[in-house]
This record gives sequence, C-alpha cells and structure tokens, in this order.
Amino acid sequence: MKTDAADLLRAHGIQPSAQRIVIARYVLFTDEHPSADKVLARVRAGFPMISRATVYNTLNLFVEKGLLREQHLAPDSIVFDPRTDAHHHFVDEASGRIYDIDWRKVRVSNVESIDGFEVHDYQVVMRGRKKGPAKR
Amino acid sequence: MKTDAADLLRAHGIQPSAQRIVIARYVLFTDEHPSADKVLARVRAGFPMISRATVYNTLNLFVEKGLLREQHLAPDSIVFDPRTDAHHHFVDEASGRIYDIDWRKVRVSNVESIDGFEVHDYQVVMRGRKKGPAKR
DNA sequence: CGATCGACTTAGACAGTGTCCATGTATGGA
DNA sequence: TCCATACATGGACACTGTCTAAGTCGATCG
Repeated sequence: MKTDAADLLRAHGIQPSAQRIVIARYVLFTDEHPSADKVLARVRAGFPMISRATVYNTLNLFVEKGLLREQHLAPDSIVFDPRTDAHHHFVDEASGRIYDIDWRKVRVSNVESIDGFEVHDYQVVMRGRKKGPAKR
Repeated sequence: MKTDAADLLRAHGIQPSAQRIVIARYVLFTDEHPSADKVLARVRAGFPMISRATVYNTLNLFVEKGLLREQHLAPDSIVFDPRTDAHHHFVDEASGRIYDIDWRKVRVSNVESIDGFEVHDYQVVMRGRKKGPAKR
C-alpha cells in the first residue's frame, strides 16, 4: 500500500517523501471531498508533526501534477477531488456534503457552441436533498 | 433613481436606509458578479463612512429577501448575482471574470431523474477562455 | 416639544483559511 | 563522507466573514 502511493507519486513526477505519502494515501483514495483543513486534521491523526504549510504545498502540488482537482462548490474553502475524469457534482443542502454524479447520468447539449466563449471544461452542479440513508 | 431603489427594497420587505440604498444601487444593477469586498470598495467610493459589517449584513439581507443570489464558483470569496432567474455561468480562466449564460443556450436532460437525489436547483458551470474583445 | 423605543450602523475584536518566508532537516549523488 | 538541493517546519501575515457592544438615527407617544 505504501509502495502503491509512492509509485503513483513517482509516476506523476513527484518525489515521494514520508509526508507526501501520508497525504496521498488519504486524499487520493477518498470520496469525502475534503477541504484542506480536513486533510490536515486527518493526516495529523497518524502523523502529528506535520505542518499546515506542508499540507497546503502538497495539495497544490498534486493539483498541479494532475492527481487532484480543486472544486469551488460551497462556501468556505476549496475542496479536493481525486477523480480527475469528467463528472458532475451534487451538493446536499442540508449537510453540505458533496456527491459525485456519473458523467453519463446527465446529458448536456450545445455547450461547445456558445458564441464568444471557448469552453475547455464544464460540469453540472446540482443542489437539493439526498434521499434515503444519509450514508453514501 | 434613488426612489427606484427605495421602492424596490420596500417591495421586498426591506426598510430602506441611506446605506442600503447605496449598496442596492450598485449591486442590484451590475453584471460584474462582485465579491463582498468589491462591493465594499465600490460603495465606499461614494460613501466613505460605511462599515464592512453593514455591507455584509446588507448583502445577506438581500439574499434572504430574494434580491440576490450567492454563487460559489471561484476561489476566494462568495460572489453576488442580481439575476435571480435560472441561468448558467462561464468562468474565464485567464481573468477569473464570470459571465452569465442564458438558460436556453444550453440544454440539460435527465437531471430530475437521478436515483437517490432530489434536485431543487442546478446550473451548468463552464470554464474556458472568452474569445474576442475583453470587454463584455 | 422632549423622552423613549426600536431599528440600523459602526468600529473593532475574533476565528478560519490560505500564502509566504526564513530557518532547519533530510536526501541523494559524486 | 561531504555537499548541494529539495523538502518540511512554524510563525507571521493578509484576507474573508461573523459577532458584539456601543453609538446614532428617526419615529412615535405622552
């Protein structure tokens, strides 16, 4: 497991280090859409000495190298998403929790042909209430 | 003009005051999608004594009364949008500027029928480059 | 008129988020 | 083993948004 994370970092041109591996092992395999401070709290549970600056630097590095994407969906803080393939997002209005929605579940047409805009990327952002069990 | 803003506030159950009118006259008639601090800066240009708390209070009040909507599209700060009808947004990657996209320009299907989610509201968020003149 | 009451505004304190810097430590290469 | 470089650290800083206590304003009532 540890090796997996190290290899994954190397494969993206990132020099592994103890701190980076610990961060990677959480943030690259979660669907919680954590904020930076949540990542910090989680990682500190098993690695108490790590500093805030390191977490922020590492997250930004991962974004730069394509391992993570930033999402700006909710008030207060950026959230990180290890799914770098295209998908949509649903924000639960009650809990603030964010859910990934499969790309094929929603169809969007005419995006490419909007006058005066060159669209590189798009997604549908939905807000509402999650039905059924609160757990994912 | 001053009366227009005052009437508009009253029509939404808001007691007009000098500060609220000054804020309303800017934020309800702009398409700049300003952040709270941008509103503060603009308003202070013509009303130097106004405090930050008043601007924040007033913006939140306008949102509560349905005159504005908050958008969480970009890093750093919430942005306010006087268009309360449904529409989409385009974020220019170079400038960070936000543009409104007419609801009918893009078609989205199947949103209502996603298993386990009750969608109250949705929009398409696009990112890319604005073509042509930088001015709107 | 003057007193009073409630609503609004104000300045400053506060907490949270994210960046920057100088210093210290680890690591890998010769 | 030594050195150069990259990395991590913690503290300072700036910014955003909220809260509180005190002050101001205007309207109403006696």
